[in-house]
Amino acid sequence: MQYNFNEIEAKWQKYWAENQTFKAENDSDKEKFYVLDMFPYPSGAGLHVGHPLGYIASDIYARYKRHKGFNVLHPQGYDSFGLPAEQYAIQTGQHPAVTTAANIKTYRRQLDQLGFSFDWSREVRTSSPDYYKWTQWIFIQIFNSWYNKETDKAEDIETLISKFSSDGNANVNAVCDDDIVSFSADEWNSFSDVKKQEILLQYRLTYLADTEVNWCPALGTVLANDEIVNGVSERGGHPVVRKKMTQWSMRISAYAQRLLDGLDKIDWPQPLKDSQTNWIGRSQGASVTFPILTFPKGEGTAPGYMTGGNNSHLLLDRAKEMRANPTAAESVLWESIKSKKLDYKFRQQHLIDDFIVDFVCLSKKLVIEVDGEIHETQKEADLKRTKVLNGLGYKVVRFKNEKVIGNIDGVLEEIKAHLEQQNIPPSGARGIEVFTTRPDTIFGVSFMTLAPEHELVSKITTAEQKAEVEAYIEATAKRSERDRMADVKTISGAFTGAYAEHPFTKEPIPIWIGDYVLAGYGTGAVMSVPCGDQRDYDFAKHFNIDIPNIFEGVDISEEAFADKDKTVIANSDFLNGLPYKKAMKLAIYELEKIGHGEGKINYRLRDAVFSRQRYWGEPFPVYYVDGMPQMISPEHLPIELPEVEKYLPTETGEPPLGNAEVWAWDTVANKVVDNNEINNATVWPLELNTMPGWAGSSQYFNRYMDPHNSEEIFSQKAINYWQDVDLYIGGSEHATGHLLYSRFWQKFMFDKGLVPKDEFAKKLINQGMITGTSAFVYRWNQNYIKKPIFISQDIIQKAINEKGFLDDYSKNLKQLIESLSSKPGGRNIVEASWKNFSPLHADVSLINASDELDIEGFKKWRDEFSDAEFITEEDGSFKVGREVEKMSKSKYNVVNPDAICEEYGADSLRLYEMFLGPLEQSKPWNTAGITGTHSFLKKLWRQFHTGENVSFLVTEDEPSKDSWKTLHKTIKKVEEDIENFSFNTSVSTFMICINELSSQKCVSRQVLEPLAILVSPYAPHIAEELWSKLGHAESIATATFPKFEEKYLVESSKEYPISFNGKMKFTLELSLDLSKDEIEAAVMANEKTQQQLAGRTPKKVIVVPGKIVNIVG
RNA sequence: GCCGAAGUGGUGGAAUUGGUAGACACGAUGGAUUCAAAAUCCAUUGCUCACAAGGCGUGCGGGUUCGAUUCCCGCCUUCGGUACCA
Repeated sequence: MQYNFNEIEAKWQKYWAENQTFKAENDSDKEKFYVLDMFPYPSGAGLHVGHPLGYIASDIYARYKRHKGFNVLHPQGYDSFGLPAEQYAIQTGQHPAVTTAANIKTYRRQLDQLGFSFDWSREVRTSSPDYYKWTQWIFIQIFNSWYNKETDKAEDIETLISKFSSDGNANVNAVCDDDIVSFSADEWNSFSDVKKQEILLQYRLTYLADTEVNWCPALGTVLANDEIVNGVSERGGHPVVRKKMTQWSMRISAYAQRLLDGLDKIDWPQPLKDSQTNWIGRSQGASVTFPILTFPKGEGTAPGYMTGGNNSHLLLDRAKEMRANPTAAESVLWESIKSKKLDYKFRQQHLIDDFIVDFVCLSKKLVIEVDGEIHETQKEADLKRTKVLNGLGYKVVRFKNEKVIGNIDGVLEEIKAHLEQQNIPPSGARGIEVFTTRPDTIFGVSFMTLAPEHELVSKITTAEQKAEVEAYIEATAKRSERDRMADVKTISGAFTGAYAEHPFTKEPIPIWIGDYVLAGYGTGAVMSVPCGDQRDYDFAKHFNIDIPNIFEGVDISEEAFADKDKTVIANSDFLNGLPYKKAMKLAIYELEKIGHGEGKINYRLRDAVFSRQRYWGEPFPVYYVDGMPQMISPEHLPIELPEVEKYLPTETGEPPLGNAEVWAWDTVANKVVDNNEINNATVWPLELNTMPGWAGSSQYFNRYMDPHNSEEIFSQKAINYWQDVDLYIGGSEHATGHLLYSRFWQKFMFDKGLVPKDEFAKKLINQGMITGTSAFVYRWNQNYIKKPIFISQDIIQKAINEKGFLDDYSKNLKQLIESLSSKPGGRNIVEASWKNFSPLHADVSLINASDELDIEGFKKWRDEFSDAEFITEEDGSFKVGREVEKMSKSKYNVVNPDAICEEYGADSLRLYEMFLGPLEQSKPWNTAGITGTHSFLKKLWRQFHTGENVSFLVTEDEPSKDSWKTLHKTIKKVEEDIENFSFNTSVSTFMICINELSSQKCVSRQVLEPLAILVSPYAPHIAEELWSKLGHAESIATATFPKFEEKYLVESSKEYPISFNGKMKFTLELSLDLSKDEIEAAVMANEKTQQQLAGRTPKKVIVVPGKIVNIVG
């Protein structure tokens, strides 16, 4: 009987599907094991041989675990929202759902044909409403949560609201926005509903914020950094501008430390952990405030007391006028405040931003307004004004004229109370806040550098420096991030003309701007210590800024000194003589004492923008009432993606959902209704953005546990049984995207008590990439024969190697050239050099295992070469050149698994993909090698078919000692290999095993039956077929994995390698019972030893029993 | 620049704790079988040398060791990631 793989594979794939062989039960006494693949995006191109690599590995592991008696969960699904489908929809008008469904069909067929043991009954698709219902649900949970630093976890927003209404926000320790204004319980309770919502949004774990995006007006869309080349869009080359946009953000920064800590308890590849660690970017240091000494416009040089906005010069005269003509009430209050009854300095009719406030205590950021009769119109203006002032960090208190005049003492008492409540660092006035990891070098600061985009720049720049600074800002804005990154050597910057004050020495420090400081990191400003930081050093050298040396015994005339370990501080007042760590601690202590700074841990990790201006993504369950976002109640989910005419942004620049006509929320009927019904009373507009690609993939692994549950995202019973993923396999390109966001969501779910584990995957493996082996044919660059000439690569190579002439290496070519009447260029033209050839990609399907081209096939494939001349080798073959490149359509090196399954079968392909090399490494694909694993399977088949006319034959005879040994050696190795994910070596082991069994002519059931189980995870179809031929009615899937027994491997003797000075010369078989001395004696007595020694006496003989003998001397 | 991974025959790769370098497979060469081809089987196959003996060999240069692909120091190359990160 022949090994008819096509028939066998189809038969068992059908059997598995019909019998639901791999369906996992949520109810089982067996121990659970969860093996997961990163689910694919179903692209239109289908699978190529690189895609299934990880799936094959995980499938082997899943099948192995079933043999080991585990209840295995091994699901698969589709990450089916995404850009390619949307772009295709824009081009063709086809609904993304339609093309996605078609692509999924292809994927499913291709996956099925590879014989994976997926439990398809649990399939999920992120674009299906049944699924994204729960993505929307999680979003609502996140919205309704805040991060309490006290308990170090996410809590329901209700607990925050109750804190606010009982104590205000002064004692709330939360992860929140930077510009929080403090309020009391009373104030909270008196706030309007909108105001409350506004404040809560500053605390929620997902919130609306204005985020800068790369906006391309021509395309009407937001672009990712890598879609921009040289400041214009990659597609079409349109200009791109930075634009603020209101978008949803996820407060992942709240979890920065826990995401970092969690890495210690998961078994993930170190490089992946490293990149997450770098991404989170924790650095420990101090935040330091440098007061600004001088402002360009204003009253003299009072340090930092000028709080006016950019229109100050216009308003100052008005302020002076008002000061000169106070109202009666203002007069009374001013006299009392001036007489210092309050211990705090107040200013009168003072400029803050573009407002003139009646009184202000700058150090406490308290504004006091004295009002007369208030008109309604004034009320609204005042509200606005208060909002702006609050935004700047001021608290505004209002008193009526009558009250001030009638009860000045009461008013003063109230003001006093407010002053005490205000918790502002004493420096109060504006300063530049910097973050530094080297507070120990604070006495080495000789200038400060702000990012050109820093908001203070326009405010502090002096008139003289204005032109220069503006020119510099404009120049840097033009440079793309890539330009700035690539060009590290050019040092540029500009002096603002302003000075800051050193917190300890009180010396003035010049403030510069420079593009080596990034607006997005830390505070966008640095204290520059040129002696200790190379970039600061280079900057200082370039602009001739002082470089004070604050290190003991270090020469800084050539470069900065950044070695923390060898640091001893000098010229630094109280830090003198201290090493780095001690100086750092003391510096922070002193800074805190004078209120100029504090120890701080800074993270690079930014909150994640969660809005996309796209169509093909999850809609938000959000509508807007008076501009404030409202969640739709979970029982009305899912909010399904609406139909649109076009998938492009609207003419007004709104996201594609702006084209939807039925996209409003009716709060009475609780359904999506026509936009015409919007009445801003019961029907409101819905959110137009959709969620990003990572939304659907951040919890899918948990949904697989209970995928059809329509009541809950998953039942507690299911999650408590499956717990977490035991083995997760996928590409390393997801290191900082999917894998970081998923961990964040999992920790959130953990905080909410929804999942039992705060890390979702115990072990993770990155499979390597499979690269393509491109094939090249070489066209001869000549123009005196009127048709293209291709020359076999071996001829060219040989001629070049021997520095000869081409026609000497091919009779055909010689004839061809001689047939020409004239030979312009003479002999030169046939001189061999690669320069004379153009390599052209040939489709790899036209190449055989010996790198020979199917010439006729090539002519058919490339019409324009149908009359081309092919100069072949003597034997008529035409050799191509080969090179490893990325697998890509344009390089014609993509290999489709369909054709391979057809020709060699899925089992051969599975084995071959594993055989290529270690799972984690990237490796080139070369179809030629598959004949190796294919002929192994044929040999395996033959081992079971040694009867008459190659019929099935297995006997009940006792196997030979050698066969037992072969079997158990294989069991041991295969088991170890699978546990270590070293699948390539176990394929070799199978080959060795079958080579041995065939020479032993072993046909014994006691050996062949366990062998079938061993092979089954790798080549499941052939294993099932052999298993059934062995007489089993049940699938092999859950057959018990054979048990390794040491006794079959016990040896009595060993072939010792005998080395002389470490070099092996010959081997000698000796009994393993011999002692060290006996071995030495036996070796020394051997004639070959004496021959090697040639009379010399060895200095030393090393004997390692069971291993080696080494003779020295 | 920094971080990470990797350099072994013509090719993919093996060598699990420092102990016989090149398992297994592809390719190549020669042979058997066949009318022929496919398929299958056998032999050879790191380099060097006419053969043998020998010598050289795991990116390069050192070191530790009886013994190094494996450990240490210094470099080079390729690939992947990235952030001028204060």
